[in-house]
Amino acid sequence: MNISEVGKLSGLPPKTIRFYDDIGLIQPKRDTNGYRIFSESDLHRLAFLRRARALGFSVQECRQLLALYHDETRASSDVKALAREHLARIDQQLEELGQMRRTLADLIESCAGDNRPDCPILRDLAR
Amino acid sequence: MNISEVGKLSGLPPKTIRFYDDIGLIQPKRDTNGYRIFSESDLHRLAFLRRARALGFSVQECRQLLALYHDETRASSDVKALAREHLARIDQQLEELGQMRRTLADLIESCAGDNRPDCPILRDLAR
DNA sequence: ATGGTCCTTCCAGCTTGTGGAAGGTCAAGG
DNA sequence: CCTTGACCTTCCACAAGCTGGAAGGACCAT
Repeated sequence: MNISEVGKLSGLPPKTIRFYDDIGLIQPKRDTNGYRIFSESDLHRLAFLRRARALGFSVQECRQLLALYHDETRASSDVKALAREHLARIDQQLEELGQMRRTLADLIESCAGDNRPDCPILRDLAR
Repeated sequence: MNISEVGKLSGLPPKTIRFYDDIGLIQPKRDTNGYRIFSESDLHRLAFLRRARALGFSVQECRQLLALYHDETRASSDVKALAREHLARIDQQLEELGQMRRTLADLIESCAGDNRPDCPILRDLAR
């Protein structure tokens, strides 16, 4: 398979696939003309990557997940630990974002939003 | 005031303050020796920036907020509109992050996390 | 004079791609 | 056989928002 075909099948743009190749997440073979040739296994890895990235795992974590995936002697506890760390980070982000949201919503609530210059939002920022 | 002092007072590291200078968010005067000299007004802007950034406003939005802040003829509706757009973006992020969290938590839940290699998390990613 | 702590600029890197330019390759149609 | 268009390649630059480090002055106390 060529890059655009595997792109369609994996749901990743060719640019991203080349990038994943550059950083060693995949190692497709090369044709005599220099074109990348993708096997079913490469496609599989790319689809795996797309889903892991969609869950918010970092590229480094994806690397580890792929390694675990290909390690027949893995312990599921290792995978679970990785996922738990990631979940903790997501929870922290949710926390921070939620705090921002509350503050911001309060400020918006208190602002008249009319033609006058007086604004509690700016007043708070300049506090 | 020198950069380290204004750094302490504003809560921003000197590196960040230099960066804000580079991108034109502040324009401190210069001493004959080339050192930046910060006025009360510069400090004020920096503190404003720190709080706006803490609320998640982008640097570009901070620029607009500062412009509005210094514009005596502003309408509070302009500030409110800016804040509302930002709130919408935060809500979208919360939505996406929440979806990730649910999926990830389900997967973690379903994984035994023992010595065996069998793992629903990997199975889902490889689906 | 020396040492330690400031200050300056500039360059590089982080993360995860995206956009574009320059140039080689391939397949189809005239 | 030649041209055209759609591929493919590499490389460079940019995005946000800093952060770290190196090299070189400046200032202050001893």
